[in-house]
Amino acid sequence: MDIQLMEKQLKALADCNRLKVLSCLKSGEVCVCDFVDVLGISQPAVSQHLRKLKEAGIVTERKRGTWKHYRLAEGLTPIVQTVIDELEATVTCECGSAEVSC
Amino acid sequence: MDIQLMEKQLKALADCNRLKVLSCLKSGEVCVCDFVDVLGISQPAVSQHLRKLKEAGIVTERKRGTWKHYRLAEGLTPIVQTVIDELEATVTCECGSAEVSC
DNA sequence: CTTGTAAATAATTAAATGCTTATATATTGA
DNA sequence: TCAATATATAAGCATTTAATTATTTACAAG
Repeated sequence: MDIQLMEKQLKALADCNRLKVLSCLKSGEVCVCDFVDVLGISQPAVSQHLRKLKEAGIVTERKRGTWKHYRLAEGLTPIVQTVIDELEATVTCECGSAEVSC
Repeated sequence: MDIQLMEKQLKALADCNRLKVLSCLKSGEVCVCDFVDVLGISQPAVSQHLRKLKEAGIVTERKRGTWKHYRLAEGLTPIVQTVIDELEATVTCECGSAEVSC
């Protein structure tokens, strides 16, 4: 595996908020606006995190009217897949009572 | 797996020079001074990279006279182990002709 | 004890990162 | 067409990171 790509993916993974994003995505597609509530950061911040994940080939987007849904990409690399496997689904995504303890 | 530890390990992994270090360590123990040559950075910079890897539980050290040898830690987490498995041994460590193309 | 060598630590600096607010783009619906 | 909503982009700022040089610590040999 190319060391450059590896570094890029690892940098994309090495952030608590982005790990929470991936944790949410384990259960399926999630809308951008939902992440704003779960992570407790601004909408632009969420957007930037998602872009970083997208550029690393970890997530893909699907436009659905005004909304945009993100999901895990197909054919993830072993490294990314392992990280996702290790992530617990502790951060529930569609409610405000999520235990966001990062 | 704890998301905090996961983030810490991923941050430790998400650097090209540290990935090269791990690539070297695949073949066994390596002395600090060898890394200086391979990576082409200063000795203190190497020392700081190794400390970061050590604090993340990825490497251990062994004092051998004036020298210090580093090796991969025992019982690596699945994430770290996967990264190491994916690393090719392209960076040979004990010579100056290594293809360090990062 | 003194000298030389290996490694770690300290201090500094430049670049990268992650957040914010403000603005732009795009789509929906009256 | 116009207003409202969802998302992305731009600009600015504080923090973190990774490098450097200088210094300190630890050990080995004379």
